[in-house]
Amino acid sequence: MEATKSGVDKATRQALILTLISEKGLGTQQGVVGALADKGVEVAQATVSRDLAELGVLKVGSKYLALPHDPGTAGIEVLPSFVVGIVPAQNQVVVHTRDGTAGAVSSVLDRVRGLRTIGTIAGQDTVLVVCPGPYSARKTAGLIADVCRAKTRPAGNVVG
Amino acid sequence: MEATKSGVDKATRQALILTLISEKGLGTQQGVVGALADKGVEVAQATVSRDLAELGVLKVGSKYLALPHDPGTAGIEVLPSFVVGIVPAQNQVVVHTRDGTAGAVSSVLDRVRGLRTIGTIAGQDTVLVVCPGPYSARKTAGLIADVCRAKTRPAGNVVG
DNA sequence: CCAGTCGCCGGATATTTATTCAAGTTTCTG
DNA sequence: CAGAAACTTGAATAAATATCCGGCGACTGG
Repeated sequence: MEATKSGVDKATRQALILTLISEKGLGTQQGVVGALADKGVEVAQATVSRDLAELGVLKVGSKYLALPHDPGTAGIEVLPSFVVGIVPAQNQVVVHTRDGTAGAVSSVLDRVRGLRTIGTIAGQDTVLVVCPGPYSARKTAGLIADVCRAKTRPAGNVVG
Repeated sequence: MEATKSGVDKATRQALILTLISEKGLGTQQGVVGALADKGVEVAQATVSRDLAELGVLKVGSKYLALPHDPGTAGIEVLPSFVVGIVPAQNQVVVHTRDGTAGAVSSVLDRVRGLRTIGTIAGQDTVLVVCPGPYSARKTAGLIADVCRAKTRPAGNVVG
């Protein structure tokens, strides 16, 4: 069950897509097709459409955001609705949220893979995110900020 | 500042759009254009695109959902990520949520207009929604279920 | 009254994404 | 092994939505 035509199987391709999306700032399925081609993986836009839907990748403004989360749970796409402010400090990130939603926000952050966090603590309207170091703290803050900057939309429309 | 061409000003039209979306099960901008036309309001799809974006109407699966919420706060679009189960009983609706997210869910339900609710009480993973009567309870449960049935997406792309 | 601005709109078009259809493969079953 | 059933994919196409551009009426300061 591999090497259909372009040499990689579906799982590998989808993993590669996630990587490419994070590295380059891809924002369209055509762009993904191109980036894949550069890596020697040739697929059609239709396939990318299906892949993104299966991966649950979202679009923030006009960029894809590859931060997969545990399936069946909430992902970062809910953050814009709850997060009010984000302040990185040392190796921490202080996230201010709407009242009562801090618990939910921290629970979401815990489940999003790709974030370099050690742990989170939730109060009533504040979440403290502890990261390994200043760099990862800033990076994390930046990502959350990106997500909150614009409305997000699911890529794909997997209903079943 | 009114009656540009079709006889109604922008605000009136947008309000009408909200009504039409709830009444009929509109799912495309063309459909909205048509429904408006039936009411004697003639506008272009481009205008509807802008209106929906400004109104913050969402799309659930292939239907628009007109449940406006207080601007600047979370709307029902976050519910699919948090809600696990919905059970109407008498004049109440018991909503089971992921652990720690009940507070957020109840806070969202409180702010969504168009829901006939008297109040909500949140535990750790359960929200009790109290409605005026059995009918409104079932209706509310149905709406929440609809929202959770499929992934939602923002209509429009208001970034600024 | 006139010129400049501003918000709103329609028509046309571009952009982006989803889906349909028909293969090519693999897997399972009897 | 033959045949059926299930996946996966690409090409083409449809569908849906966003945007560009030009115009128009209202309003404002001079």
